[in-house]
Amino acid sequence: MFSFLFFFVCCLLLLSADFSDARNTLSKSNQSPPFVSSSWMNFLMRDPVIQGSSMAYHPFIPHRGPEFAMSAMLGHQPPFFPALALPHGGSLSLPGALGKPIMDQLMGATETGLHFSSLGHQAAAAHLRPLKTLEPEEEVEDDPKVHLEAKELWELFHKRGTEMVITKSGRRMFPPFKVRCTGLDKKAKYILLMDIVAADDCRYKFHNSRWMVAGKADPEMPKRMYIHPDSPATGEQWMSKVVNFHKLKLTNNISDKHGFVSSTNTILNSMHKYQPRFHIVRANDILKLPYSTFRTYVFPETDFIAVTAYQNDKITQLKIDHNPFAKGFRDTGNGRREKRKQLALQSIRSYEEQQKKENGASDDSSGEQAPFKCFGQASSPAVSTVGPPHLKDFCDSDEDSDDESKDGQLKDGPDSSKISTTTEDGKDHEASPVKGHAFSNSDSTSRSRDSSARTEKSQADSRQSPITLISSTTRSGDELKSPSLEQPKADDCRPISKDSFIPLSVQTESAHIGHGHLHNFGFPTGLTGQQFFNHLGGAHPFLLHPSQFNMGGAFSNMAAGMGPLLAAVSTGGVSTMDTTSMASSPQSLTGAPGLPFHLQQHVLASQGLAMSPFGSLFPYPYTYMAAAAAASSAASSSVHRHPFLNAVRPRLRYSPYSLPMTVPDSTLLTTALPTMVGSGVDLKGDGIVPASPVSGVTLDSTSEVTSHSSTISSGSLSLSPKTCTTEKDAANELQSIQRLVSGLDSNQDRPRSGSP
DNA sequence: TCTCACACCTTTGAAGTGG
DNA sequence: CCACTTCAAAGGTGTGAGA
Repeated sequence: MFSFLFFFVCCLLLLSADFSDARNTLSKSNQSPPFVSSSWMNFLMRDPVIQGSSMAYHPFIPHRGPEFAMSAMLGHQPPFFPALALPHGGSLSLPGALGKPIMDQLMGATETGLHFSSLGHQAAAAHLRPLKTLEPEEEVEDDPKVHLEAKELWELFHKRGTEMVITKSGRRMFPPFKVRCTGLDKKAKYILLMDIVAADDCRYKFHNSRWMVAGKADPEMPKRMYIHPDSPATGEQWMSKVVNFHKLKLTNNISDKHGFVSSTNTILNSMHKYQPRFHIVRANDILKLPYSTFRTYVFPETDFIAVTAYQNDKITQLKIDHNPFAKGFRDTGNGRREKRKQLALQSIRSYEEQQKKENGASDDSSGEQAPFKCFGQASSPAVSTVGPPHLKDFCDSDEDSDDESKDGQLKDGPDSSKISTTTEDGKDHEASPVKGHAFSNSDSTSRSRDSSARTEKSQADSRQSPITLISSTTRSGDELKSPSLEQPKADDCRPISKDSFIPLSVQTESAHIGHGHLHNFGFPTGLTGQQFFNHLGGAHPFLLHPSQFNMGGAFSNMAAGMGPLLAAVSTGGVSTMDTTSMASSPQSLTGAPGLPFHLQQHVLASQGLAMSPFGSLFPYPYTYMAAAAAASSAASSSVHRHPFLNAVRPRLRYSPYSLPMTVPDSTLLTTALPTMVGSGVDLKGDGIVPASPVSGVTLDSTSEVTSHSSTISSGSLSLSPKTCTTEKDAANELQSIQRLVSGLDSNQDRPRSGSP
């Protein structure tokens, strides 16, 4: 009890400061705090204990929360709360759960009033369901498809080395992350987000013109979801334009002068590999994010290695050639680069002339052409004027659809043709893709259509169809098997990348699962972002985002309980460099052999599959398992040792927020997990599907697509928030979950098969 | 490997101008 | 009023020196 009090005192002290800072952030960004705060207050005030804390009145917790206090207290590296970058600036950090292990250590189980029983923080969080119930909305089935814009540029980028510069003040992504959405319900509102997660747990170095693994990854930086400023908007609006995330910045600076990161900044570790992810959430209010189903899309070609300074000249040149802001460095033009080159040319010429004089009559052409051979590729006016439509088109600096007209401007720019590819490979690939693609801005729609068509040819639109997705996912994975890491010249590695790069739609599609006999695999560091939101979706405002939890070994057990939280532990030894080996790794997805580590993870997580922190799949959100796991797991690094890890765990459901319920009426948790069941044929009866990969298929997109409230009534397991009202229900639910969790070790399938 | 100042560039929005 | 132009400030770039 004492520890409990001590803990909260510390929390209060720290939070009081953090909140003020958060407010500042919000005010600076003109974000209206009440907009979000009221909702989260509901969350927080739901419980008397929480209500009593400052948290209830300060929903906007910057980047550090109670965990920080706790870890600081215990002398550990501060973990961070997940944070949401709100539209138009500002940030919303969602206090994560303290985690059962921590709670167990510092707090009494249920005596906290938070019901942090052995069920762990998930249950407790579920208990903190919002007061405000969500009205089920009439929804039209949607089938979101996402097409990556500037695909060619991305692929080229990927081939050349995948370096992305990050700076202390924040650097924009280049190539810009832009997508075009289709298949949305025109009238429904959607929130589009993106985040960047660690692709593996390795640190890299650029050696001998290659990216090589240089060791284990540094502790994960606090991550945040970046909500597109236009969110929420109707499907029609989203589909009418290119969704551009150019405002997102990458930084390696944890805090600014005020101690907090800009709301648009995503913190990355230099020399680490990352994978951007795109999320579509059907919700008409940001407040409903926590209850909504996330559809996550991953474009393998968009992964990159964060650097503070370019290591690979190819990338530098690529960016100079295609980024309007770097125009001054282009070989053709009036920029410095040109001047430098001209100087160089002059010197060369003078040298040539000197040589001529010395050697007497030498061939005339040498004097003129030699320099160009060395420097000139791009600086040659001839080259520049003849170039094909420039990839620059892809990097219109701003508003996508809005400023698509600007693309033309860029395209027509004097240097538009300057594909001063400094490398042969660049020449070949830089121009051709564009040529073939050469779409006008006004034709953006058809552009994506064409692209889609192309893709469909080979993949039957798998990238966009949740059902066919599986194959696409696997395929992509296969292609990714050979990452560019050690092969700067990745052309060979991704021979069919252009057509095969399909967004990995990670919807709650059972197909994925069914396809991938997901068993044991290391949990990735960063790919848990989806999980993060799963928590949210589960209305578990106090769940920690895995990637934000960096603790020392002393907290090993805690870490284990926190699951994917530990970056160092997460991968379970999966080598990211050698994806091939990954495939064969015991931890890899057997069902998705070629799928890269991070993608495998991603697929699972985004699909709503519960991935345990220990690398196995669970029928319910991993957070549940985390609690149980924590109890049984002693070492943080024991991901492999964990019983769940080695056990082939059948997948039960695919909704991120679905919960295995032995008690049909359980409400509390299901409240938080509105989506689940949707289709629930399988779920209805048992509450959980017996996990066969195949059976999982039945769950499919339906449940997922229906997202939050729509499915509420469809399954006995998933109840409408409205129905969750009584404490008794909550208690029952908790108990059922507890029973479930406690029985997992002995009978993992029980939850699914064991239906009341 | 990182940070910083720098020059160069684009973008943005306010102010001015003319119809 | 509206559309257009001009202009300055803000901000996005890579570079290179220095730590």
